[in-house]
Amino acid sequence: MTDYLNELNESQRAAVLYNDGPSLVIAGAGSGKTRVLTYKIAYLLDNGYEPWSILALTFTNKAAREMKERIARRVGAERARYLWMGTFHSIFSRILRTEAAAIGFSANFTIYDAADSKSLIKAIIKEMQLDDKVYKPGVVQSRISNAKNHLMLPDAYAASRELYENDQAAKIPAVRDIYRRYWERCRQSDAMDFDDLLVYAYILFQTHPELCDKYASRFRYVLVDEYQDTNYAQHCIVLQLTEKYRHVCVVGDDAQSIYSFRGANIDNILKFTSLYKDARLFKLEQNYRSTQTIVKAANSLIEKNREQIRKEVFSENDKGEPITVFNAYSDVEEGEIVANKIAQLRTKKGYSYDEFAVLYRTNAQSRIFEEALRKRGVPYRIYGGLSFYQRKEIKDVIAYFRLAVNPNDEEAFKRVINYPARGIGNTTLNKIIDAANVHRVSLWKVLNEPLTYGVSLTKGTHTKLQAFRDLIAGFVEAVSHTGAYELGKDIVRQSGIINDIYQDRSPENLSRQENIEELINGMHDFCADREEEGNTHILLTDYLSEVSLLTDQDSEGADDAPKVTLMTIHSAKGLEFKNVFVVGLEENLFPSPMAGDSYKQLEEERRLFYVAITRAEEHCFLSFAKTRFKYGKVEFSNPSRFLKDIDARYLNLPQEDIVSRKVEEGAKRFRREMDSDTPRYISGNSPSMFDGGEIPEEPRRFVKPAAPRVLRRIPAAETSVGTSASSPAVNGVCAGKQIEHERFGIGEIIKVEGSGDNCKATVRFRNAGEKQLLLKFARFKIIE
DNA sequence: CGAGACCGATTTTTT
DNA sequence: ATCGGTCTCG
Repeated sequence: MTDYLNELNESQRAAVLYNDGPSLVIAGAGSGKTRVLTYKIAYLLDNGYEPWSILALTFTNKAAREMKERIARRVGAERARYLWMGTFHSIFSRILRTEAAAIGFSANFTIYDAADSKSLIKAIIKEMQLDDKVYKPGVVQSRISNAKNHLMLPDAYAASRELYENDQAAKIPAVRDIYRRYWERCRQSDAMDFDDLLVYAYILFQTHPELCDKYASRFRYVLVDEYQDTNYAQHCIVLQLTEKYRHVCVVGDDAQSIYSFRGANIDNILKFTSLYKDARLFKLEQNYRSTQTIVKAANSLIEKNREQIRKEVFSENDKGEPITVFNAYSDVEEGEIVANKIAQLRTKKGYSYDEFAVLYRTNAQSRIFEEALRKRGVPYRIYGGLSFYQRKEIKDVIAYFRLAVNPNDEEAFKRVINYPARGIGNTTLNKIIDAANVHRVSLWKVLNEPLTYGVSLTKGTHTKLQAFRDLIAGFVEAVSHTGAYELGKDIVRQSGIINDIYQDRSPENLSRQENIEELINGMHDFCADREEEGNTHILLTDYLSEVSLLTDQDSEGADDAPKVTLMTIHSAKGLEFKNVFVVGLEENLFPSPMAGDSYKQLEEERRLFYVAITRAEEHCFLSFAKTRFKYGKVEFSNPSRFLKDIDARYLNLPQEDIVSRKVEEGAKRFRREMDSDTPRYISGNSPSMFDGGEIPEEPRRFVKPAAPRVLRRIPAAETSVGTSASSPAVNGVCAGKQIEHERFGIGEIIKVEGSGDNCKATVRFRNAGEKQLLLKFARFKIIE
């Protein structure tokens, strides 16, 4: 039963076995942190804990999913399925929906993303007749966000002398008023932003001790991963849930704290043991991931930071090769060097493409590498950047969905009231907004009874508004009984979006259309997944509540062909690759100029660099370019100060004479490029997602960012939903059979239970773990 | 009210 | 360079 404990080293095992009280696990890079967490949960399950009594909070949805799969492999899918595992945001949004009434929200509240929140703040600044050059929406937003991360509500903000003086010094004393209005407006809209999900969770537990107790006793054990990246609010919530029963385990590495810009507070982890006096501390210091050279180089770098918990990360792996530093003349050359090196390592050492990653500080850097790799014919995959859900056409469609579920949603309302154009302009919209503000109600309420709220309209405008109202009212009515997928299709059609996009057949519109189709297909999958698991009646509400917290990292394809990974260092956290290229090591880029001279922020940049290097298992390469295209101009730059922070013993530095020769060569080439009539990346022969152009021959998969794709596209509706009789799969299903599922791939049936429509099969898939499928809905074929 | 032209600011990382 | 916002004219 507990043989798996032998797969752990001594400190890992100690961390897994200690469960009598609070514990803190400091896990150095590559020290098997995830392993400890999964084994610990498996151990708890084996020792009397029911799955639904364990809460595990992770940093990303993806991390949660993967951990769940790993646990499922040990304890079986049925049990793993009931674990509470997810990000703070997704877990507490779920709880908040259940308990919404207690804090004056409806269960269907909208979640505003960063763009919604910024746009609302901007609108408020305007309404208050403040100058948005002085009150920059982004700045105001981050002040508000900061306040929320510290659980400072509008009253507390207004009462805080320190904050007020701070705002005054920045010449923006009205922030507290904006904050108050913003707070109210979100409530009127039945909406929460990302930070609110935490704030309201805290408020809920604070103001309703009985509910706090309900969840504190339900979650008999709470585990938190990546604790170094939690903020004060998250920390307080963990405290609320665990201070009574004290079964809590937090895991993290202070050296990898890289999200302070988002309010993460490294003190949470540094001070954990003083908060929980009886907490046991475990340190995992043996790195199993990287070569000794890489570990030592990373250590020599992080030593330059002052604030940290002392630890001795070491490796018993091979010594490995020194870290090679490349010096490129231009950003383009940097791309070529990297692409060449990848191609070369692959042929000479037999690596596969998915054993390479290119990591950069900013998303903007990705284009160069895309081009270089494409030119070499190296397949790659970009993560991050514009996400699928941030695309205009997708946001438009989602805005309709949001209105259908919650018509009080102000941001969605403003977005679509005149899209597609229906002759309702700003004048009218402003009248509605003014009236709504005066009466402190939502825009939707005003729209329903304009006269009651004193909005005078011409006959024509009135008619148009009515039509819009009726359209939305129809969707609202349908929400409770029409399935998400069906309704989604209806909305796209009836709202006129499809027509609008059909109007002209420009390449941009074509791709928009594809994206919308993709979204609808994604909804189909969403519904199908749940139906296969035995849930029927999947409503738009269910879909939306999940989608608003998704990032496209979560919807990556079960795609197949090995590819080089391109991503920011931030999104590489928690991942590992045989070969890692950390690029753009230049002043004014990495460390980011935004860090300025602040030593705290510089330390965070250094930790970021540390994270980057420690992703590498076998080879790590660093590179910088002397010139770089920025804001449409060429800029000169110097190597990053961080290069000097690594002990030179572990580096393979570029030879100076080679450097100068390269500079000469590069300079010539560079001039040629600039003079030539065939611009390279200047006028966008780059088929990047930014110019949206049609690229005839290139496969589109290089162009499009991750979409919530389907492995095999379902022709449309009819395929599977509710066709139990005709499902070819039902006959001949029994344990031991191999099947091929449309999306999960190949797997073996472990057992079959139930009969008729309720007949379920448990299947262990090669790549997707164990799943339970409701045969009525499952789409697979038997392959012996 | 809507379409088109012009101007200006913007680029760190993301749940 | 690109996006978004604002202003103007029809």
